[in-house]
Amino acid sequence: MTSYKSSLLKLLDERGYIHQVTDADALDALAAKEVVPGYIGFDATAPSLHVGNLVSIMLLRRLQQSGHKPIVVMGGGTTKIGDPSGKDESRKLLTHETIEANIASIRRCFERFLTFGDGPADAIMVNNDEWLGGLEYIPFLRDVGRHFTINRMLTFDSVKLRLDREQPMTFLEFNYMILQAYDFLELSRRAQCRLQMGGSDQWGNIVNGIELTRRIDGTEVYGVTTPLITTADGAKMGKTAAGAVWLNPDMLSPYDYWQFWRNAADADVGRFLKLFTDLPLDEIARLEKLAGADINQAKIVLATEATGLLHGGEAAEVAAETARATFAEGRTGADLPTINAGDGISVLAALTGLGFCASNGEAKRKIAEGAVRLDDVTINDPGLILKAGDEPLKLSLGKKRHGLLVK
RNA sequence: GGAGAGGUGGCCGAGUGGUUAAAGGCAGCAGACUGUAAAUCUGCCCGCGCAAGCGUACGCUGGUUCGAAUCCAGCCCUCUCCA
Repeated sequence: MTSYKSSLLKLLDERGYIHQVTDADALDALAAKEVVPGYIGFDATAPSLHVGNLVSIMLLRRLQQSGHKPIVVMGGGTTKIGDPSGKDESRKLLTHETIEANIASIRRCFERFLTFGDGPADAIMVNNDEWLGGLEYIPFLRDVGRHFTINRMLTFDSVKLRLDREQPMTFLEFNYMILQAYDFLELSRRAQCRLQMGGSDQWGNIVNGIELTRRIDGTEVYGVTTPLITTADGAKMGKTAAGAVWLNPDMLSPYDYWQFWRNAADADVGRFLKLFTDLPLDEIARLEKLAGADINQAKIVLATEATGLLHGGEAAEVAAETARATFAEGRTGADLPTINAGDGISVLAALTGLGFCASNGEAKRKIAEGAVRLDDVTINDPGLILKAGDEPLKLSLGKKRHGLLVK
């Protein structure tokens, strides 16, 4: 079962991306024979993707690494509806302008991971609003709607869970899966796309697309889903002190991104190295064996490699060096967040300004708890005014968060 | 259209006139212990203010009352059953 012939499925399998495959043998044979264009859809609900999307991005990267063609589908059209999967409540509807702005902002991120162009295995990006936006209701219902039975739609998790929990689901959202399925049909026509990938929560949508494409065009297309990536303690991956782990550097600095990976749990290191770095498997096997405190070495490699993929090797090195200086030597590094102290700034303003605390009240509580240090000396006066000298002052909250006050 | 149930802080969920900024749990933050890990124990956990205090908050709008998340009226939304 795990003896795939194609480099694509071999690669995906040995690095832990595969949860389910629709017709593994046929897809394996196809991928061994020719270039397979494959797509993954991305939501445009925010101006940046986050680590939760990273498995999908890496999946497209692997696709390209094994010689196939990645298609990034931005959900400009489907985002107008909102994916009901995993949600108890409907999303707010976004305007067309917001969605377009989000897509523009997300686009850059992919260029780090994929090579775009016109070649056979070059990545392309499309927006499903291109075809969904112009659909006409009656023709669409006649051509596509008749292939869906309500009976079946009600059995899909995305619908069933919502109904079971007695949460409302509007007709608008109910249609999401149909449009999602239609995407696959459209892409198979436009780009000879034969494969859709996605998270395990997309299984139902993917299968719908496969069936629709077969029924209408008689084309065989395939689907692969990834396991839901959770941290070792069972939480959905992607939260830090600062909130969501965004991929855009203006929403989360490379240094904080590096820290996110550095703080991975021991048990996650091997899996994350396989999924989120390009390191060869034998190297990963070696790192994974490190035990006790030595596993920290593996975490540093993970952080630097993963940061390098997203922000470039140079930014990753700076982040790594800053971390080394700050944590290993108790000094400071260039990449720490900074705040301008001007003629003097209150500790509270500095803590909130650096993003360490959400409010002055929280900053005060942290000071009262003895969690705030200035150049490694605990401070306990919330009214303190800080003035930076020629040397920046180091302001720390807890063990992990450090910032610099500059003049 | 009719009848019931319901809408509480990031989430879940108590609370049916005052001592309720609102129990408890989860998530989060910090302290101790460590290895920037996990587990565990402890503290914190709406905003502003040095503080006394003030301002907001229990679907919305009004009302009753010295006093409302709690009572009343209207409205909005959801669920269930019936038509």
